[in-house]
Amino acid sequence: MRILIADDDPQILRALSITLGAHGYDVVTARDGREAIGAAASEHPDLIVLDLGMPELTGIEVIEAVRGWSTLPILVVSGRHDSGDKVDALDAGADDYVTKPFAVDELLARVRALTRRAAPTLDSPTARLGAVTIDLAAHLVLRRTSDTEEVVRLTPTEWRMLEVFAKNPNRLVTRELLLTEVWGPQYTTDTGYLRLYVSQLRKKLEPDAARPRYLLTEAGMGYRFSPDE
Amino acid sequence: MRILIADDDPQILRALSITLGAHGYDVVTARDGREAIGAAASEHPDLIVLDLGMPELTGIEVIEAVRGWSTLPILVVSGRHDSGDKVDALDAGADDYVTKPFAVDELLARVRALTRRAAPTLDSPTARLGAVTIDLAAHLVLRRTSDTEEVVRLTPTEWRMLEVFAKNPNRLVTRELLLTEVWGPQYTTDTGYLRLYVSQLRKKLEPDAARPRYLLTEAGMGYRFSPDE
DNA sequence: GCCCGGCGTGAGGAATGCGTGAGGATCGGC
DNA sequence: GCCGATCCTCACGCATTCCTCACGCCGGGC
Repeated sequence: MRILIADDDPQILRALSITLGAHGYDVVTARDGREAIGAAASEHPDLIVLDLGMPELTGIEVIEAVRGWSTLPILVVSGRHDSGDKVDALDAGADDYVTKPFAVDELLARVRALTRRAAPTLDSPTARLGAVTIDLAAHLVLRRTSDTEEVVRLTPTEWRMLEVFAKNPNRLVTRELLLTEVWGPQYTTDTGYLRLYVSQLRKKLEPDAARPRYLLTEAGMGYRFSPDE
Repeated sequence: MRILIADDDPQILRALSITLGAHGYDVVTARDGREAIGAAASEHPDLIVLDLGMPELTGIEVIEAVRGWSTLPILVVSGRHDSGDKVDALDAGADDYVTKPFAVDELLARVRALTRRAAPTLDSPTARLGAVTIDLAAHLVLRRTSDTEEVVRLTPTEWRMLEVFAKNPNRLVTRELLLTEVWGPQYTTDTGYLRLYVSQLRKKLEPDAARPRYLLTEAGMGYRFSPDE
């Protein structure tokens, strides 16, 4: 998830970059309006945090320029509290408007709300595993075989488990996390369930269940889910 | 464009209704949390303006209940300025959060921004299922038999159910979504209704009701509607 | 090479969920 | 108040899912 931060105040720019970066976002920055438009086009961000009071171009002009070719979410940050300014920015195409000074956790929550809302508009967030495609939102798993695409059916327990993996790609997923998320916090020692259901997931998702490529065992600790790219 | 306003203060409720009504919106109101959830399900609003401090249910509970089956935009209006409250509401699924007192023109601009963002909800006019054609807009289902086309008669409940399926092709349609859309949010555990009406829909739509091809069961979760292409 | 703990997988029974017929309750039109 | 259509309740047989148990495999320590 990549965020473009556009602000002419280097101090705010730095603070926001560090905060958003610490929360797992990939951060790109711009110092004036022209740079912001360029970065919005070339860096393919998933969201823009835009300061209104920048040199070169007004914030409204930046919004209108970006809206000329893109629908990506724009969160405006501004020192101006006047409701007229807010109306202008929102009607120009901004999705949200936060006034300075703002609480960082509120800004983060608004970023989450915007990315959540905008996500289905772009592409449904799918994970690819070779011939298998996972669409979490649609609860759909497809498997390409030679020339046809067939639906892979998962049981409720298999789904809950796959969801935990899909939300933690490329990271170690501990046995404890899996057990509490799928079976409940009182089952944290029943590792036999994990062996059973991981085995079934592999049969349905892996090209060769005996030699797993995407759902890997980390002996003694848990599992790691590594989708393509 | 229909808006549901949920607030326990009759004065605010009245003022908002008049303001939004004057700007061309169709307004529906609710005075407490339970009423809000019911109206969200039965009135099919395009947006909810939700006061957090209502009796019966907390605002967060209302948000979570609605998010259980719907993605319609929720704009929270609240007297609480604390950033923790904002984070909780946004993370529960709200799209925006405005603190009282607010400028009416700002609220209107935020309503426009949210409806603009949520707008791309185009539903497909027709679906094909082998010999059966479903025309949602015309409220018509046709079945080709050898040489003639006959109209398939559906009861109101069957039709409401088919609409939910037709609007979510190839996706898992949860039991909860079906029950709230067809019977109301207080019936979310009556899965017996689903079994009965799915059975009747299959008799009318499937070539062989005993071996369904288009209306598939996902045991423990819901159903999946897969029309041809 | 042998033991041993952790892991993978098959089989089968228990528990849960699903499909469907029949019949009674309810509602609206006349 | 009658009648048909629709909706709901109930019951039973079948299908799916979940869990238990058993056994075989693999790699590390000795």
